[in-house]
Amino acid sequence: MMGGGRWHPESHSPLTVAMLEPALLILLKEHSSHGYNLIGDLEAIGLGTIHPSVIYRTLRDLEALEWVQSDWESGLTQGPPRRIYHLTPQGQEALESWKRELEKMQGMIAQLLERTGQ
Amino acid sequence: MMGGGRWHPESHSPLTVAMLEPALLILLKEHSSHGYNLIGDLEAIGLGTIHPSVIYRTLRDLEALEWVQSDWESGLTQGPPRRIYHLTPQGQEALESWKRELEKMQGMIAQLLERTGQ
DNA sequence: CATACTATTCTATTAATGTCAATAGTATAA
DNA sequence: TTATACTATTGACATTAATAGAATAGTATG
Repeated sequence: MMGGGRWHPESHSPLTVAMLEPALLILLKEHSSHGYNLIGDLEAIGLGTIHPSVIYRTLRDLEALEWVQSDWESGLTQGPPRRIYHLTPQGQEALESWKRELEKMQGMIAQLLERTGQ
Repeated sequence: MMGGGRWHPESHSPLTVAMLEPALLILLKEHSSHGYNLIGDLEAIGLGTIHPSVIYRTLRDLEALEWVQSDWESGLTQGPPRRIYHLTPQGQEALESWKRELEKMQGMIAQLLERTGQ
């Protein structure tokens, strides 16, 4: 349970955590990427600072579902080897399903905000 | 981790669970109510069938935060005594904070949907 | 008085999150 | 050449949250 300003500013709301999975799928649809880079992309989207290990774990979970696939990056990088993730056809389908879910959520939020007299 | 059609249809997505707290605050702002009745209201909003014990527990959590207050209903009902919850001034403030969070979330979802080319 | 419905609470199990430490590579500058 | 900083991923552990189910209890109806 979190909400209403209870999370400290460096942290994030429960809604942003729930958005992690679709956000990752969308980012990986745009272009394959690795975990460390996705951390920054997610922040740029407005998801706040989600702990790296949460992101890495989610990527591994998505791979177990076969929604994404990964390979170690070929060639030298500016650091240790990176695991590059890309979306699979099943991941593409899952993303479509997520999009419908997000649209439903938009409708629900809009309805709730109207009811309070925004 | 859930998403993209992984939850079965009688169930709900993780996003809907995250919406439980603000939805309860909004419903209780409209009028004081009791848990059993709120279960139906939440379903009507589109939150799906959240298990009653989750709703009752959330209400108790909100009361511990002093965002809502409850009293046993006076007078006879068509069943056992009901605990009637009402929003407190702090709850009203928390709701305002939640509204800002929901607006932020709307923007984020809109942005994500645009990026996938809805 | 048996059954169905309304209403809430408690406990146990499972799932999800958050935090921290460990590992390991490159780059740079003292 | 080694200390420090940054890049990058993994694994283990602790905490918290979600779910299911049973227990309790009252009213209503046949």
